[in-house]
Formats: sequence, structure tokens, C-alpha cells
Amino acid sequence: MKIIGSKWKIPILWYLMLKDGQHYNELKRTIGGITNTMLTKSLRELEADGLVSRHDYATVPPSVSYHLTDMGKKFIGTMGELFDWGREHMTFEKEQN
Amino acid sequence: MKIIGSKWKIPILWYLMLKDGQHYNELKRTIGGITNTMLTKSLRELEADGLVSRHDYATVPPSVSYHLTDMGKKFIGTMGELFDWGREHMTFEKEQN
DNA sequence: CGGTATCCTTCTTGATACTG
DNA sequence: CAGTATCAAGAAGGATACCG
Repeated sequence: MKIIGSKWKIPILWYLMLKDGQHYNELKRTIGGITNTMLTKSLRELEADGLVSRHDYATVPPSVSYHLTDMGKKFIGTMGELFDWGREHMTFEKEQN
Repeated sequence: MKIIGSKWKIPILWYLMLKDGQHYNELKRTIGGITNTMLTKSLRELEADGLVSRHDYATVPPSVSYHLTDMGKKFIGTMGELFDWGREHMTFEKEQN
């Protein structure tokens, strides 16, 4: 619930699955619409739960890449069945602006 | 996301899977800890999304039973794989009171 | 029995600015 | 580049009381 109930964790895992080892700002761009606050917070929590690993190259300027752990890969793979269900059944509701 | 991100919808579907056709207060008791507000709200939304159907017997006193639709059954079945993942990987964190 | 109505708290997310 | 700090806004959930 902690993972699936939050707004950005699934997108983060999804885009790391599509391209593993993305850097902080790269990930931010590929996800789109996420703020620094949420990206950092979500990554830290995913790391604490062992779904994502953080590789800090300790250079100047900083360079940090994020990777799915085996557990993270298993998790996002498991979501696949649910995505299929969603794709079959979801209806697109009118968005109000 | 609308379904899995809310606190009570999965428990509701789960307990309806264990025993279909439960009545409002029966469901409230089997779930435990849910308020009228949330139970009603969640049921209405699940109904609107076609996962649950509501059968009103139109008697006095009122009698209403809730059932999983085929779509609801498929959904909660699909969650099974994810539950397995959770069971394998989740750790129980200390609760602070 | 099966809900509504109202108010309140808390938790999550976002906006903006700044830094080593 | 990869973040932090601070503050504000919004959404979600809960408490309590009441109703046909």
C-alpha cells in the first residue's frame, strides 16, 4: 500500500524499468510534472524499501544514478497483470480545467 | 490508481470475495475500523466503477446487499500476485503510539 | 438497518527559492 | 547536478450526531 498508494512511485519504477540507471534530472524529465520535493522523497523511500539503489559517483559536479534492485524489478513486473486489467477496463473521464 | 490508492477499497473487495452478498453493517463489522462515511463513499465509488453491485430489497427496515461484479472478481483476483509479492517482502515496522 | 450531514484533523503534494 | 528548506494548498480520512 505504501508503494502503490503514492502518486509517483509507480511512474518512477516504470521509467527506471524502461531505462535503468537514469540520473536524477534525467528521471525528472522522463517522468514529467514531478517536483524535486516529491522525486527526492519518493526515491528515498523506494531506496529504504529496497526497490531502488542509488549510485553516487562522488564527483564534482555531482552525478548520481538510480537503479532497480532485483526486488524492484520483480515488483514492477508483478504490476504488469494489474496494468493489463486497467488497460482493459478503464474509461477516460473528462478532465476539467 | 483510484482503486488501489484508497485506504478501504481493497479490504472491501477482499471481504466481499470471501463472502459475497454481505449487507452494509455486516461488511462494516467484518472489515473492522471503517467508519460509515468511508464505507458508504467507497462502496458508491466501487459501484460507479462497476466493481460492486448494490441490491436493495426495498423493505422496512431497509435491507441492502453488496456483490462483486465479474469485473470486481477479476480485479481482486488480479491483485493476488501483488499480495504474494507483499507477503514475501514486507517487513513489519514498529508502530509508534 | 442503512445510511447523511457537518465539521475537523492529518497526511500528501506542490510552489518557490536556495545551495555545495 | 542533485538536491534542501520552507511554506502553502488540497485531498483524504475520521468523529460525531442525526434520520426515514
